[in-house]
Amino acid sequence: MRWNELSEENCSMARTISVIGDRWTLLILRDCFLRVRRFEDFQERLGITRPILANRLKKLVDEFVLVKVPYQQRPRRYEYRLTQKGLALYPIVMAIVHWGDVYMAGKKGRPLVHTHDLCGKAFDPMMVCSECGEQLSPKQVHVRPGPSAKDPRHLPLETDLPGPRRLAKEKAAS
Amino acid sequence: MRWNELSEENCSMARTISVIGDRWTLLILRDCFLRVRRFEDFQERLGITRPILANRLKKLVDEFVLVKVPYQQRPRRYEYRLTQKGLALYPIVMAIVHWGDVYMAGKKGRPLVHTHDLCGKAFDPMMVCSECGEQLSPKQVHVRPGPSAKDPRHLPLETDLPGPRRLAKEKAAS
DNA sequence: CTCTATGGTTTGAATACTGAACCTGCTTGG
DNA sequence: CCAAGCAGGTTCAGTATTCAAACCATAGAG
Repeated sequence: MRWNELSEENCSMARTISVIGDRWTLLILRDCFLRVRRFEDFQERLGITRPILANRLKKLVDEFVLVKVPYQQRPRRYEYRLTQKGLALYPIVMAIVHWGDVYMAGKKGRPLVHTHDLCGKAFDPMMVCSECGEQLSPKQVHVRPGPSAKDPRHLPLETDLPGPRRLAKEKAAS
Repeated sequence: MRWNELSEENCSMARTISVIGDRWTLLILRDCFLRVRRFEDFQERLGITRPILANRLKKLVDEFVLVKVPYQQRPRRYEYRLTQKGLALYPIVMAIVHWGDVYMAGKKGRPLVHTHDLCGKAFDPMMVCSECGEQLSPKQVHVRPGPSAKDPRHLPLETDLPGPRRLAKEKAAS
């Protein structure tokens, strides 16, 4: 499967991955949330090569995750800013950072601590159910086909049904 | 920056990306949460080539995200299962799926709907503060160096301070 | 008229991925 | 006994991506 095919899969995860599912893009987004906005700054901070940076920024702009905003005329220069669609990636970024804090930090502890303005405390991000507010765990979530469901292979997060192969085997066995 | 250097950065996001920050790995993880466990099944469902699949599974096992469990002797065959560390990737997976549901779904709506066992309702995942339970937004989160902080370039998610370059400019201007 | 700043593009060499075929260990059927 | 099949890989040649370094374009400053 190639990148362009990925974006056409009827799976939200595959489609998201077609936009942000590459090493450099994720690092660029980290810096965007850090208020980095200019080509030269991304380049220096990330140690990314210039052609790749140009390519990834263009893709993100094409996908409406970033916008190019001119910040001066003559010579015309642009900076890259997160759109609403881009800002909505925040939970993904926070989830990635948090997993790294918990599972990839060295003995000395995490590189940084987050504090929440509303309560003033150091916190961890937590994923909860929008309806009841309880913390989500993979075993307590089931999935059913949505309005555009088609290919049953791509129903992710099914937790109680055996996978397709095991089903077939069990059928054969009985 | 190469993959191996990535994992040595003192940034939780970079370290996480060194483990899961590639297209195929993310798709493999999607299928893991779907209870897919065998080489042949991954290969067929994902349309990934066999050498790459073998390579990615090995990496995930080396990182303790998956374990190889024998499910039969003679011939010895293994399946791949999520470890605790792997299961903890659930919020990342859910955040990615949800963003795709909201921003990448076609006109016909999302491919699937999640229901939560505890409350029985269809829900969306929501990221909240572990301390006060309020929904997190990038503007309300600040960051300070943690126990192992070193390189100020990699403090992500700083929202009120201008980036390093703008700081330098303003200093020069004043 | 040259130097610097910013935001790129071009170019070969190195690296990674793809597709197809092949290998291993074992079971099953004839 | 031999052939075929299954599961889980590995090998190999060709193609696509990425890297590093250099170059280009626009414009202001000295």
